[in-house]
Order: sequence, then structure tokens, then C-alpha cells
Amino acid sequence: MLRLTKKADYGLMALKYLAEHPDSVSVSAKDIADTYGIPPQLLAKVLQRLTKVGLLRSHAGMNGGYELSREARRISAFEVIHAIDGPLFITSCTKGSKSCDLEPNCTIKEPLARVNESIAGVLKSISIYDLVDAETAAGRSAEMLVTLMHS
Amino acid sequence: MLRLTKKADYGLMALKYLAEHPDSVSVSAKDIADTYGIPPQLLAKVLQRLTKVGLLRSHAGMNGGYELSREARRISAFEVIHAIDGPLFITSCTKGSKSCDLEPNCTIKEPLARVNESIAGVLKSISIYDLVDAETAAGRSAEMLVTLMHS
DNA sequence: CAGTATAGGACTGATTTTGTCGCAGTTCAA
DNA sequence: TTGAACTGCGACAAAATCAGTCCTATACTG
Repeated sequence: MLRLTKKADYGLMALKYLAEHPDSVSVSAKDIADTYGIPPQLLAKVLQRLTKVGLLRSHAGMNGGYELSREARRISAFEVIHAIDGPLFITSCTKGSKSCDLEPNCTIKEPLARVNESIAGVLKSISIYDLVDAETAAGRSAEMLVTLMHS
Repeated sequence: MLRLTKKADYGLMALKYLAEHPDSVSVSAKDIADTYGIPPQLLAKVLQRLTKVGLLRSHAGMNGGYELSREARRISAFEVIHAIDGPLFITSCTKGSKSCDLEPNCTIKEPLARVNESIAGVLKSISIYDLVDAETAAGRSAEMLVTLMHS
């Protein structure tokens, strides 16, 4: 439960790949798909969406491909996931603007909104760069938070 | 994306209801389903599962129903969600014990494990009681964490 | 122009989620 | 002791979502 779609996974992996290859001017969707064994056309769509929201810059034609539009350190996992999977709602009732259709009202929605924010916060604190170098400050801070919350 | 199933929602709502009615010896699935407009048989299954994992005590027969097996303060949202939706994995690749089937290896899985733990931590810090009284310490601590992470 | 890429719509199949049905066992109370 | 009101559970059906493919158009390079 509570898991990312494969598309979001693919997107994060692709961005990580791009962050690891800053030398290459641009990398094609096929290149990335091949190295990870991802269906190329599916990854292409994911990258197209990430381009649309401005996280990537695309370059059509021969030797074309994608590149990060910002440095990896300034792209959060949240942005990627949000772009691909849509808005983050932990409760199944909150569908966009419309309120819960359950009778009196979804009495649980409001208190869980905080949880939602907490999770979004965690995701926002993780950058693509953190995926490359797992031993980074943000990673450690996330760990710290866990222990902090357990206390 | 990243949302609970309706079953988990129903489960949380039901537990909250039970926490709000400690006077009643036991409440039937139908009672709760009626007050919230939830399909009764579906809620019944959810409650059966929660009983199975020991969060509820059931009582068959006339005037039967369910009651919390512990005080609301000592039942976490995590336990409920875990019981209903299964283990919490943010990456779609981590299916149980088996590692990712993506080619070299899902390079993203390991760094996201921390995120997973952070989210689990947030969920563990929220009790059923917190859902009843949204202005509780744990709720505030969760809020605090969000601001802390944004800094 | 030929080849390689992105852009994107339409569509199909797989998987998951949601909800229903039917039946067996339990308890209570008239 | 019988029937109504419950839980417990497996099998199914319906609906929604996700994953993946196909096809066509367009853009850029040499």
C-alpha cells in the first residue's frame, strides 16, 4: 500500500541517471530505458511529462534527448512524483476540490491532512541529488526525524 | 497518488467511531456502516481483519459487535493501515522479499527506503485518539516536523 | 532527404480495488 | 428451541486504475 506507481519510479530513476551523467549533453529516453530495462515508450511518456512541467529540457532530432533543467540538488522527489502521479492525497476521499461523499462527512479527512503534509514534507526534503549520494545531509535529516518521532 | 485504499479509510473511521463511543459495550458493523454510509458488508470485512490482527475484540450473536482491544491512544494509524493494506512500500519494485526486477538494480530503492521509514514514523506517531481530538500533542508534533523539515 | 528523436493520442490487457452474495457458526432472548 | 441479529469467510462480479503498445505527427541533424 501507499506506493508510487511504476511511472513515478521510472521518472525518479531517469532523473537520477541524468544527474549521474552531467557530462553528456543530452541523453535519449531509449538510452535510459535500455540501461534499466524499462519499456522505452513508457519512459518516453514519463520524460515528456517531466519536460512539460519544466523539470527537464528536451531536444528533438538526432543526438537529441533530455537534460535536467536545474541542478539535481534543486529538484525534489516531491516535484517528480507530483508531476507524474498527480497530487498527493493520503485519504482516498479527497478527490481534488470535491469534499468527501461519505454521509455526515469523512471525519478522518481533516486530521489526516496533517499527515499528508508531513509526508509531502519528507518528499520535498529529498532531492534527486540525494538519490545519487545516499549519504547526504537531507538523507540523514530524514533519518533523524524518524528517531525524533519515535521518542 | 500515494493514497490509502478506501478500506483503510473505512477502518480508521470505524476505529475513530469506536473511540468516540466507549460507553457502548459493543457496536455492530452495521451501526457504523449506517452512520457513515459505508457498504456494510465491506466494512464488516475490514473489521474482521482488524479483529484478526488483534486491534479489535469481536462478539458474535445478538447485540454483538466490536470494541477496541486497547485504548485508542495506544492504537496507531500505522497498525490499522498495515493490517488492511499490507506492508508499506513507497517504491513499486519492492514486492516483499524479492528484489527489484529492473535490470542492473533499482538504483532508487535503497535511498527511498529512508523515505519509507519516515512516512511509517509519521503514521506510527498518530493514534486513533489523535483522530478524535485533532488538537493533540502528536498532531502538533507532526506539524512541527513539517516546519522543521522545511527549514 | 534520411535517420533519429521527441510529442502525444488511442487503445488494449493486466492488476487492483471495491463491492456483492451466499452460507456457516454464534449468541441472545422470547 | 427457534428465530433474529450478529460475526466469519470464501468466491465472485463490477469498476477503476495502471502498464504497456501502437501509430502518427513533428522537430532536428547531417
